[in-house]
Amino acid sequence: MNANRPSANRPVYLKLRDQIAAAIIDGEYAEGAMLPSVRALAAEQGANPLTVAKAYQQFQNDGLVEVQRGVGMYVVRGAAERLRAADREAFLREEWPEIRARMERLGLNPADMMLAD
Amino acid sequence: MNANRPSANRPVYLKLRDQIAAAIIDGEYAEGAMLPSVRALAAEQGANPLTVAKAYQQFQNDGLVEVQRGVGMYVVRGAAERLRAADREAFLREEWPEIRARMERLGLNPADMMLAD
DNA sequence: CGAGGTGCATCAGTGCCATAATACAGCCAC
DNA sequence: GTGGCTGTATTATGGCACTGATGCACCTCG
Repeated sequence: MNANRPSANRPVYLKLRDQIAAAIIDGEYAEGAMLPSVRALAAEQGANPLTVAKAYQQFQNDGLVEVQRGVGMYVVRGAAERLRAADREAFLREEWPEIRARMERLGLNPADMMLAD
Repeated sequence: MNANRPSANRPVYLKLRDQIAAAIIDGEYAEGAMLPSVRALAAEQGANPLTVAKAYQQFQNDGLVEVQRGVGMYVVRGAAERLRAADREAFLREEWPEIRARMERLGLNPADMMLAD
């Protein structure tokens, strides 16, 4: 039955990207600290170094990490808060409307569910 | 910036499937009524008849629609409620935990947001 | 300088998705 | 029966995203 799983079968590089973003927001990858090397993270996650690099890519484009070629990638100051703010804005604008519509269709109430567990 | 859009770039046949499921749940495709033919819906949606057929496929497997070969496909009795129940269960089990975790990470509160707009 | 770590570019392979063109099988109204 | 509508099967093709392997450029440290 069923099948509505937008989050399932997600490309690896996107999963990694989300995971890294979460780690930055949570301070697990502290500001100023060096991110795991592409090879290291690849080995740890059982992925390809290129896939990890692809996951890192966008953080570079957005200026959230600083690349020191031949050395490593470092989390810039303010990255966590900037990332959280951007993600929150994007979530509210692009995901939440659909999620809320879907819940209403299914007869669910977000307010109740926060209290549920 | 950003990129967390699991729902973006979704295969057409899955979009159609979701759209059809929503129509059934909402009663837009009433129980006992005939679904649009694969060719008709394909033309309307600007898709390929095969792609539409692929979208219809799972509803047949799940016994939510009855196929009368040479005639058309009909929504079976109780399909809406069964579909809603299955989707709800799947949503709560597979999607909601991630969504809630994500919202908490972003500092959002579902309960507040239902009242917001 | 040399070894070992970094990120990065290039090429190739793979699989899923979507489309297309037919053709077939079943049902109905006329 | 005929024409026109249904769903379905077959085959082929193109595109695209993801993944993989290799090699290169760069930096640090001893």
